[in-house]
Amino acid sequence: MKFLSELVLMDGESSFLLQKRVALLSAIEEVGSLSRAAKMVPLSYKGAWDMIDSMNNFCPSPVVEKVTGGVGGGGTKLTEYGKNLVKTYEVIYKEHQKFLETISHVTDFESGSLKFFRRFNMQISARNQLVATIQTIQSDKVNATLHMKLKSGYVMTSVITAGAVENLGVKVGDEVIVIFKSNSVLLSTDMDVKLSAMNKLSGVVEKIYLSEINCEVVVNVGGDHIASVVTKSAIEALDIKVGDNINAIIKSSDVMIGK
Amino acid sequence: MKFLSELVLMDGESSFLLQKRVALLSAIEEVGSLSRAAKMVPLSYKGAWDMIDSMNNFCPSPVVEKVTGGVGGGGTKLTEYGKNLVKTYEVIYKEHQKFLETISHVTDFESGSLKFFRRFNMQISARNQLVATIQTIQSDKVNATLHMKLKSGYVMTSVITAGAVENLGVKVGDEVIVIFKSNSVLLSTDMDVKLSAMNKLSGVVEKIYLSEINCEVVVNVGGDHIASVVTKSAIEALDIKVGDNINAIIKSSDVMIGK
DNA sequence: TTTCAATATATATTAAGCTATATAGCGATA
DNA sequence: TATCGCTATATAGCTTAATATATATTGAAA
Repeated sequence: MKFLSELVLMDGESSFLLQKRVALLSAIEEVGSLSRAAKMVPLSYKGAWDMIDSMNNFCPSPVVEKVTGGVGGGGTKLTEYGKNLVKTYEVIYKEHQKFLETISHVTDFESGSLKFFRRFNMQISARNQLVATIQTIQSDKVNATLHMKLKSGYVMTSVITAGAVENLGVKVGDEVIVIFKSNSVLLSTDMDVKLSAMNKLSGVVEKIYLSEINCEVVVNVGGDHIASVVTKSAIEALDIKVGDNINAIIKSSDVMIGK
Repeated sequence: MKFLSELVLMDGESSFLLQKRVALLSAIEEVGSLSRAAKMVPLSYKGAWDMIDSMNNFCPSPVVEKVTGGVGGGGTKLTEYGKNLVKTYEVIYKEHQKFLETISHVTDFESGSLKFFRRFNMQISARNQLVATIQTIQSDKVNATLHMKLKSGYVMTSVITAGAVENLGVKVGDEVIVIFKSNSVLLSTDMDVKLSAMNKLSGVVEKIYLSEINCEVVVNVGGDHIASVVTKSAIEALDIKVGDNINAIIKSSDVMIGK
C-alpha cells in the first residue's frame, strides 16, 4: 500500500515522486502506452516500468492493464481504479495547495513567526453548508449584507458583521459556503408567504426523520439538500409528507459564510 | 528566502530536508554547539555547516550566532529569529499532520477515490470562536446536547443535531471550537437573570463600537472575547459603558461546534 | 511464419549528495 | 604563551538512485 499511503500522507520526501507517478498515469491515459508515456513525463522506461509495477503490487487493485504483443506490440491503459486515483490526487492536491497558501498568508517572513493563530481544517456542526457565489456586498460600520447565488439559482441573503467580511477577505464573485443550522430553518406550506429579511427557498420534501419531540426534514431545493429540525407537533400541524412542495425559510441573520 | 519558502510551501521534494534543518536548529538550541548538534541529528559536520550557512544567507535575518574560538572553542546559538522559525514550524507541522489525517479519513483505499467531498481549511464569518473541551454529550434520535468547558472555566451548552455529532466524530474530552454569531449574543445588566436553555456568561464590557443603527459590544469573559451586535437603542436602554459588568446570553441552539 | 511495436528484464554508466576525514584558524582563559 | 574545543574549509570516497543501453519476449495480423 506504499503508493496510496504516499498519496494520502504526502510524507514530504516522496511527494515529488508521487507527482511524477500521477503524471505518468495521466500520460498513460492519454497515449495508451507506457513507453511513450515515459517519454512524455519524462522518465526512463525502466523507471516508469518500476513505478507502475510497484503501484500494481501495493494498491488493492491494479492501476493499469498491460497488453504484451499483438498488433502494435501491445499497450497499457488505466483501470477504473487508476482513473479514480488520478482524480482523487487532483482534488487532494488542490486542497493541499490551498492549505499551503493559507499558511503562507499567516506567516510573517520578516520575524519568522506566525502572524496569528488560525484554526485550519475545521469541520463545523452545521448541517447546511451550500456552495454559492457572492453577487453583492453592502456594508455599513457594523453590519454587512451579502447576496449569494446558489448553484440551483436561488439567491440567499446573509447579514454578518462588517468585521467578519474584512477578516474573511471576501469579495463579489468569490465562491463561498453558505452555512446555517438546521434549527434555524422554518418550514411553511404556504407557497405565497411574504417575509422581510428572510430567505425563502421553495423545494420538495425528500425525507422525514421522526422522533418523540423533534423531527428532521430534508428539503430538496434545486438539487441542494436543506435540513430542518422542527417539533413533531409542527410537522403534524403542517401535515407534510415526502414529495410535498414546501418552503424552507431562514432568517438572513442566521446565515453565516465560510471561505 | 529559500529556507522560509520551503518552510511555508513544503514543496514536497525538500520537506524532508526541511525537517532535518529544524531538527538541527532544535539540537543547536539544546546543546549550544553546531558540531554536537550535528552528531545528535545525526548529520555530518559539513552537512550541518552547509545547512546553517545557507539558512543564514537566505533568511531575512540570521538563524544562528556563531562564536569562533574562546574558552571551550566557541559555540553556536539560535537567534530570536531562529527560535521563532522552530516554533512556527512546529505549529505548521501539527496543522499539516491534521490536514493529512483528515485526507486519509475521507479517502477510500479500496476504490482509490474520495468517500465524499469535504471543504478543508475553511474560515467562517462567525466572530465568536472559543476553544473548549467537551464534558458531556446527551443524544436523542434527532438532537444532541453538549456541555463544554471554556478555558476560563465557564461551561457552555450547545444543542445540535445528533447527525452532526456523528459526522464530526466528537467525544467527551475532545478539544473543540464553540462557534456562535455575534447577533445571537444578547446583553443584560441584570446579573441575577435566570434563563432556561441559555448560556449566561458574566464579563466586563471591553469595547463599544457605535454606528447609527447597530452597535458591536466586546465583552471580556474570563479572558475570552465575546462580540455582540445589538441595536443602538438597546445599548442606550441598558446604559452601559466600558468597564461595566454585564451578562452575555446565548441560546444553546444558536451555538455550533467546530472541530 | 514473419513482422512489428510494445512490454519485460538485466546490466553498466552517470550524477548528485552525503559522509568521512583531515587540517587550519580562532580567542578567552589559566 | 600554551591549551582547549569549537568553527571554518577542502577533498576524497562512498552510497543511492536514476539513466542509458541492450536484449529477450509477446501475440495479433498480414
